[in-house]
Amino acid sequence: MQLSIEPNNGIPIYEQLVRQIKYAVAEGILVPGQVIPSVRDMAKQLTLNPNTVQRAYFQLQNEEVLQSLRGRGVAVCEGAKKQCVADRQQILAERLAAVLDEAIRGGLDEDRLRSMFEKALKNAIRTGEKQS
Amino acid sequence: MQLSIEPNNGIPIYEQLVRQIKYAVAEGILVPGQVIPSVRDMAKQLTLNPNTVQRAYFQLQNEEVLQSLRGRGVAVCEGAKKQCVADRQQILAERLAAVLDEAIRGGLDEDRLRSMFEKALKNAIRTGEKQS
DNA sequence: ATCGCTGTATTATCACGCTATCACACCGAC
DNA sequence: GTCGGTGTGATAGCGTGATAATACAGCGAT
Repeated sequence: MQLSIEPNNGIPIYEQLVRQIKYAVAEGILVPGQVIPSVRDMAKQLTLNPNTVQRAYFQLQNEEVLQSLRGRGVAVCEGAKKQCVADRQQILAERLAAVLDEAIRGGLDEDRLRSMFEKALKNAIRTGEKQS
Repeated sequence: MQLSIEPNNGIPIYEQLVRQIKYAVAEGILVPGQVIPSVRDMAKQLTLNPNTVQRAYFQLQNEEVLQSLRGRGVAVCEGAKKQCVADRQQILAERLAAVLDEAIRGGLDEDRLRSMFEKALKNAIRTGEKQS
């Protein structure tokens, strides 16, 4: 389980954590019942403050993705995978829509956008494969 | 000249202003030499604080997109259009790349992304045409 | 029971984006 | 010169994301 956090990205760190854990559950990298790294471990791995991690875990508990086992750790909820797949789809669709809206309003035409998309997509796939 | 500012977007308001003014110059909506709305007028139009607008104008002066005519207003620099076209391209390409990177790392496959893109693109074009 | 791990809560501090005022300096029109 | 518009600068306050340090409570192994 490897998460990539980028500070000063506009997106709060705890929010990035929430998303990436959801993605991991959606992908099956984290399976229901599995105990994930503790607040302190995760904070140490990512060189974050434990409070920031705790905030992400707390939000994921509210959304019934994680459940806390006091004294033992935090585990993935049973029915979480379906919900996480849906969440991932919605989050990314919204982000994509926001960029395209800005581009269209900024005056870029459809063809130019399509070309940019293909180029960026290939690049993303390439770098994504390098990591794995 | 109609700008759409969205607070709580993650992107600072003054940064949104900078971008949209660049887009307007790139599109030819604002032409070199033209005097744009004053700090106070722009703030009133967008219901922002004059300081926030001034911050955006200040940054655009540093990037040689705007020049201030003290006592008279702020005008678009002569050579600004070419620069703004390039900036627009780069800004949007980066944002697009960021979304696609997150999507690929999150586990979405190429075809699904392409489908999301087409859907979001049509939607953006539709709402974009409604506005104009 | 004790120890070490866990989650949880509290408080303080800092940085930053934004707002709200106010004051000052410059330019053009009258 | 005066007045009204302009850009510019300074100060204070608020909300929030993030850090730091500390304390408390539950669970399991010993």
